[in-house]
Amino acid sequence: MSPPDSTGAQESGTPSSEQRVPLSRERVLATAVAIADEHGIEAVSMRRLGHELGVEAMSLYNHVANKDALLTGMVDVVVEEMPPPSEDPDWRVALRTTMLEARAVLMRHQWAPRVLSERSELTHPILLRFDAAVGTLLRAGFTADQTHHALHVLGSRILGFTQELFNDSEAMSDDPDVAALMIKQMSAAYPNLGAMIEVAEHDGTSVLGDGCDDQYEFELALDLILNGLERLRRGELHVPH
Amino acid sequence: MSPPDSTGAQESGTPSSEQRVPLSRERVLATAVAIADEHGIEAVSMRRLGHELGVEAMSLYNHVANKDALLTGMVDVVVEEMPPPSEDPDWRVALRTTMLEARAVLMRHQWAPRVLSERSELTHPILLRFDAAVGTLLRAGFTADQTHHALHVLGSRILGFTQELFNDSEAMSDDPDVAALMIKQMSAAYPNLGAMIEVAEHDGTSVLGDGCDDQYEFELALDLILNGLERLRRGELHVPH
DNA sequence: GTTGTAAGTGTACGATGTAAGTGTGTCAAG
DNA sequence: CTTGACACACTTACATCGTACACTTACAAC
Repeated sequence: MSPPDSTGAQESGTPSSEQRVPLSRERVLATAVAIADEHGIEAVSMRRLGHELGVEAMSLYNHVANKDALLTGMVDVVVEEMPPPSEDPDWRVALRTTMLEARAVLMRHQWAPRVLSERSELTHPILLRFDAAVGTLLRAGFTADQTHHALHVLGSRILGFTQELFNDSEAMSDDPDVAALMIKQMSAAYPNLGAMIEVAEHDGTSVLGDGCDDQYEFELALDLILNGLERLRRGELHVPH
Repeated sequence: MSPPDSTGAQESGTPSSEQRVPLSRERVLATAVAIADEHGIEAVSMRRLGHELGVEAMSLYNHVANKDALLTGMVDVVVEEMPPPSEDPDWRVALRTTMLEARAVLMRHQWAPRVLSERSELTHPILLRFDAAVGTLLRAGFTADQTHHALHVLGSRILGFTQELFNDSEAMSDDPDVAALMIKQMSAAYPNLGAMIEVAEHDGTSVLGDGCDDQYEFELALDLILNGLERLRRGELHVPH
């Protein structure tokens, strides 16, 4: 029989049949990721995470060293969701698909890029992905030096994201009149930005609001860089000055 | 005469001649920047900032709305330290020097990139710099669309930084024997990374430790991208698939 | 049984941002 | 000079956070 007391609250129903799932590092991390996905990374506090697991906050410390370890663990969970790196013989295709697949995963965890970029922890799953990219480049004929440079140019794209300095521009109104006024004001203060936006709005390729197809921008930038790297490999890269 | 009481502690000497400099938004921001420069951004708390100014924490709220506003204000201080954007007739030279000058300023405030990338606030000084870059591109013959793409490709480089996913690798030991062992272990777990590092270490172009010339990497990546954009402008950009 | 260990609980502390209310100095209007 | 208003600094207080520390409990090995 189940003991009458001390069986704490569970996070959701079926209190009798489900005996009380023991805590584990995996369950802690998975729940933390779920909270972050649903309510944002700032909602992930030890107390709340414990509550969600039907457990006191301090119990979590039996499974993660501290909050920092929790966060890097969460990132690892995300990185390990990514499909294994492509082994396409064409190095550009291989890197391209790998990064786009990584990106697709990151899109499901919008807190992840921020957390990832705040701590450069270089955990095992992350190093595995870097190793794969390096292998692809070396096999393609890049020298060790060029490969190193390539890593710098690709940057965080290797893990599927770019830090957008102007991403969530929800500033744009839905009302077209209000939007037009905003563009007017923008043009007054920043004539060049205004010019760019006006043309884009006119063409339907909106730059503000929900416009600005991030996926396309990511791919275009990626291709531009991959092409540049190919020219670097061939020794064709000429720089001004 | 100076009143005997209620003249609180000053942050440093000359208590009689210096009457008590009144607080101001500028002084608050400047002191906050100084603390961050010296002790890191996490040392900037309202209490500590107040203490540094010889004032209680709550007094700061008469000059900044809240901590978030303080941080964006600090970023603006840094951005306004940057020299005005270059107006070189060659668009590549113009963008290149502007970004390198921006980078030089950011190097003096290593907390700034992180803070900048955490909040995409688009304040006035930031928009000014974007406007200048857009102007350079439009004048060079880029279409509005291409200019928009260029902004995405350049990303945070426009403000002088790239988020390094593997920047402060202080992991490398000074002891060459220990370093060699580390590389051995690295090679075992990550053969491709190991191969790249071994060659680089052998050539003297260290990738770990204090090696990895960030300035050179920044410039190379910048030039690669600028060249790619030039090809985009000329319609020469071919992408695989 | 005893005992050792792993894991959950409870309490408590220091740090943080900041809401709300209380002086107090300066200065213009009377 | 008095008076009132206002800007600005001070004080107190609170909620929330991570987590140190001491404790209880459950269970397996002997």
